[in-house]
Amino acid sequence: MRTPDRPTIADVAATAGVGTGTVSRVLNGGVNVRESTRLKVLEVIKRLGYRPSHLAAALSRGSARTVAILVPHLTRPSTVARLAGALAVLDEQRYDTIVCNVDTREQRDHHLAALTARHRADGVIVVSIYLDKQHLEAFHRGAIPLVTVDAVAAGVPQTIIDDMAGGRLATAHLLELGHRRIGFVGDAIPRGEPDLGFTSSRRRLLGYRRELAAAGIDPDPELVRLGPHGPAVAAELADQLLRLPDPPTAIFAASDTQAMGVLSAAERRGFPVPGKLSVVGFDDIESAALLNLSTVRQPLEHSGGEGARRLCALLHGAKVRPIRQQLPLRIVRRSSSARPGLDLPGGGPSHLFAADASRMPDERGRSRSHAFRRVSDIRLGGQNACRMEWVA
Amino acid sequence: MRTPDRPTIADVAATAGVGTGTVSRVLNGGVNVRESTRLKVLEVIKRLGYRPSHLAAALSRGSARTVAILVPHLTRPSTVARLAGALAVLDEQRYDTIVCNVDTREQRDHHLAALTARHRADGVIVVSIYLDKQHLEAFHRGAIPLVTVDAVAAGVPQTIIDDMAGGRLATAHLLELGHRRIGFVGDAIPRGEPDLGFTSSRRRLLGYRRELAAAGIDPDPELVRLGPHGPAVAAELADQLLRLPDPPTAIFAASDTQAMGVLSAAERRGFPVPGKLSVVGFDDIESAALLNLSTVRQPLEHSGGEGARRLCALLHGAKVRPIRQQLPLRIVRRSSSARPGLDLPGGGPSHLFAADASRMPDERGRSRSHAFRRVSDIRLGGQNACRMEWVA
DNA sequence: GTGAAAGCGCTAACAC
DNA sequence: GTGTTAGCGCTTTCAC
Repeated sequence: MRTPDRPTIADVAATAGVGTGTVSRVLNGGVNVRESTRLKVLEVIKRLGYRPSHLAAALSRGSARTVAILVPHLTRPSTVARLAGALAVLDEQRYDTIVCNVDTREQRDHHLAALTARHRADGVIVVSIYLDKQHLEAFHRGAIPLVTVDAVAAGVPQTIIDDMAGGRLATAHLLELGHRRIGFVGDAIPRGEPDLGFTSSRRRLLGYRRELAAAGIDPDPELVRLGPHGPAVAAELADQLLRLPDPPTAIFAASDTQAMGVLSAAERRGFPVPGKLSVVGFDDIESAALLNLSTVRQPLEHSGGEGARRLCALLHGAKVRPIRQQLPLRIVRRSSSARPGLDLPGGGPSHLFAADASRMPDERGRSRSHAFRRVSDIRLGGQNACRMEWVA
Repeated sequence: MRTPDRPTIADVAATAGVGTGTVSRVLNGGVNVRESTRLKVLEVIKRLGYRPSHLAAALSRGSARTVAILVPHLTRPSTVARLAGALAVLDEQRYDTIVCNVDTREQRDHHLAALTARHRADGVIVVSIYLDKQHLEAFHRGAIPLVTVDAVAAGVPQTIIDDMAGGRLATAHLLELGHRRIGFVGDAIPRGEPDLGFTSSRRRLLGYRRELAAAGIDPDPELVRLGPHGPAVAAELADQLLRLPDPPTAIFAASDTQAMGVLSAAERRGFPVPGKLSVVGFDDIESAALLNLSTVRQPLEHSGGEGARRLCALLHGAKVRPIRQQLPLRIVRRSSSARPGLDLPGGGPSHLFAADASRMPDERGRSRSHAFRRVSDIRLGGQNACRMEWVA
């Protein structure tokens, strides 16, 4: 056994000359306790530096109010937006959240096994990760409350978008502008390095094809380029497209991150955007607004929040309806897409960063309109600075 | 009491016809258990769908192997990089991590109170948040293992950078290029909305001033503009600078995010970068490489990892040295900064995205050089696509 | 090797 | 109002 170090509730009770039940009552709400007793107990707690054990309380109470959230590639802007949305809700609902970041299949399986084999969390949120039969079966057997976000899973409450429709949306937007040769840059699983089961890029590609077909355009396999996710790879893929004898006049990228790579390639190859090349992304991450990237917006933060909310409902014993919650998509038209053949002599100014910055979203998607006023020349670090007051 | 629902170790023991101790041994390592017994117990566990309670085990064992990490503004790229770094280490050390995101002082104090008032986590990592005497005292009283990352705190193991030196580095870089009128865009606390105690922008400003002074340049208060963190505000502040009768030829932004706002403003005002305006940021987030932003690189992910490592050491009962761990800084020269007066007739191509994309970092800062090879025209979604194989 | 039993630190009935 | 006590579900001696 360990050395008895930290004071326990019994120590407090003894010192205060009361029973442990009373101390417990003081700790939780303090109802049915005489004020003088309460004060005395509180005083002893402070004096002894007593800190109740969450572990013991949770065990005794029968619930830890802890959930786990499994996210892939934490550093991706879309992932972190979803995570933030979930955390906000869970925080408000007073749940602690264990975050499991996953970059490989091994990590995924490791965390999934840990979460299902033992009772670690009251419930689990799985984000953008494909769960196979085995995984689902494990959750089912353990009767572990589970929801997914951005991932379909049979019988599991899920918050998703229609990626196929999104692909059509983006493509339709470009078709509408008059483009006929439209390229696609998206994800492919690197050889021998199977991914986490992301399927969104593939479904967006499907939408792209459907929409082209609907417009009576013959699909040109040359115009579809797939590679591992990331801006650098996307740039290379786009570069391949731009080097084609008959390059596309527009490129639809499966994510904003990849669209940024496409923009990069366009700049390098001397394809002014949108003059000579239109670009459309997907997600509407914060940088998209900054770069004036036309894109298909999906409610990222909201999706995380909804997943969390639905898990909470599940934990309350409520039925969650509908099982498959589909969030809306919409095209956001910015200046990276325009009619083809707009190429101005001299190239014209790049569209990048060209919009009214005062309408860009700042922290957490809140869009602000700004007004600044010089308040004073304040002293900062021993010297003067011009301090601007921000007025909402 | 609750209804006895989930099977317990006692159920398993009874069903298997063994004692609970044996089941426990099977669960943990399985030493000193006859193979036949082990197998039988395992079989019963599976049959009953028994899942050991982490809570009970942790309580009995005396440790939950759980740490908490407090981060501000989770969605900021620099924050998420630090978090990812910490999670990677904690994961490897087999700690579960409770993530607390904090956007306001109230949230900060709420989480800090929760973490110190009760024994929830074995240790705490505080990232980029200023802890005042009260906070520190609470940790001290509770003898709660604590480390900070990107935040100074008396007597607490901390992993930091020298922001002042970083400010000098950026400024020196611009001075070296020949700039004399250098603007600064950084953070100021919005009125009546005190922040989380970020101090880095202020210290970078200090470095900027020191370096200017060392170069014998009179500080011009007009050239220093402060406002709430974010690209939109930074764009507005930069715009104010560019509208000055005698605008700066270079701007140092206190973060890459703000530098992106500065780039945006430059584009709008028709200040080609770096022809008419040089821009230097701070952090070297992923987008910085993509945008060819010159910047002061700090090891973000590594800082989180180091914080985690040091907390683990603390939890092992080891002494952590040095208390103040300072990580290196270096200037990264990209094409957003150049000699002043390089403005080409016609504006010239924007520097943005102009670099060799194949040297951009992809996932998690790994820098890759690329080689693609067309592998095959594979079938995807019922149609052909050109699949590229990526060769390292 | 294995079972019995004593905790781990708390909550919640229950009696007074 | 308050003290007592029986668990919560596990780990870990300690005999056998």
